[in-house]
Amino acid sequence: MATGRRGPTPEEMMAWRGLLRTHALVIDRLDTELRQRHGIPLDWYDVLVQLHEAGGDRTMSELAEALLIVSPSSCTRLVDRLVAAGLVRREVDPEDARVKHAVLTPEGKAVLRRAAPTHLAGIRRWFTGLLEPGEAAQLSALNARILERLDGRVIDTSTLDTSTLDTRVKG
Amino acid sequence: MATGRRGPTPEEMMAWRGLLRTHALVIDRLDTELRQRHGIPLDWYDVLVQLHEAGGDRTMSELAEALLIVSPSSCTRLVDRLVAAGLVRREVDPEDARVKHAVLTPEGKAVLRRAAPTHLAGIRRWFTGLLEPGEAAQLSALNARILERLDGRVIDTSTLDTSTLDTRVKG
DNA sequence: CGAAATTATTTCCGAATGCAAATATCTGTT
DNA sequence: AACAGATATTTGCATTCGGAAATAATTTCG
Repeated sequence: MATGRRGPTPEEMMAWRGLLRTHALVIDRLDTELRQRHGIPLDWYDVLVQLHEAGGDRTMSELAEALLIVSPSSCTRLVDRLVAAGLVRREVDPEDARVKHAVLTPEGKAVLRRAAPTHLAGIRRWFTGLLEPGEAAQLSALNARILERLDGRVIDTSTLDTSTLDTRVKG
Repeated sequence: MATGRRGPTPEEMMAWRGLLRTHALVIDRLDTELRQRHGIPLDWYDVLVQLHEAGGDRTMSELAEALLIVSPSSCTRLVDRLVAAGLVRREVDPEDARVKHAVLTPEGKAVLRRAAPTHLAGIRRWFTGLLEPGEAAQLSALNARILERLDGRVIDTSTLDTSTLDTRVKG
């Protein structure tokens, strides 16, 4: 039986590697820029933005979800650092004391207000500004299609073709 | 004086956020799959591929560059783990003893051979396969344009507009 | 030639990660 | 009301990370 072509074509491979490289380079530029000019890493900026977009207040769960942070513990400790720096404060939810909120402080708002122009200009300078007019919309559409279709799918261990399984590499 | 529009348009912003989200989700899927089915993380796979593509042998510097790993120390330790697992061995360059090579072992080759179908199918399943025919090429072209133009540019601290500079946030 | 500068890699150290266990709180059942 | 789950978050631990100093080997130049 012919197993059929499963691997990506060269164009697909290039699309994948391009995504990896673009992501790595742009993230690095944006992070460096924020650190140099405002003394905060991109992580922190993301927290400030997410809180700001939610009116300055989010639960830890909401925040972790919005930040693409997989593990809750990373989120806890990331917020710890912002709290230590005075940019965020914690509050216990009045309805449900299990829930903790991260709340923007005035300092946090001020830092965000100052850093935002740098970051937004950076996105243009290092990313979308390098495209021709209209191409950003194209790119956005392509990503949107992927994300939409990706959401449904889950890794299905039951479908595992055992013939491709092999001994796990022992640490 | 009008400072002019510097921030990204909504489409540009969506393109950026789309890239972030796509990257995060796809990487996570691919990594999980490789771990589950072959007991190796995506990091390791990348090393194996890069060595394979260079005929099984690369210097540490070349490898770090190819892997998009910024810090040399990470590369050293990543290779340490592969060596410990028997997938790679180190060799001193005969011409210049400062230079160390990472070389694929037969085990390394075998693991790569077994894991590759999983990974390549994964790229299709979770990324390019979610696009319509021809769109992967489009995406690839867009990324290529960005990368090409990004390469020249460097963060220029001299151009720093000091009016936007402010007190760094003290840790 | 031999000291000084340069290059490739590794080691040290403090910070950040994810997972699993611990903690605290809430909900439903009786 | 009390107890057996659920749920939200934090902590403990072992691993991984980046940057700076250390190490090792080569090149440059007086």
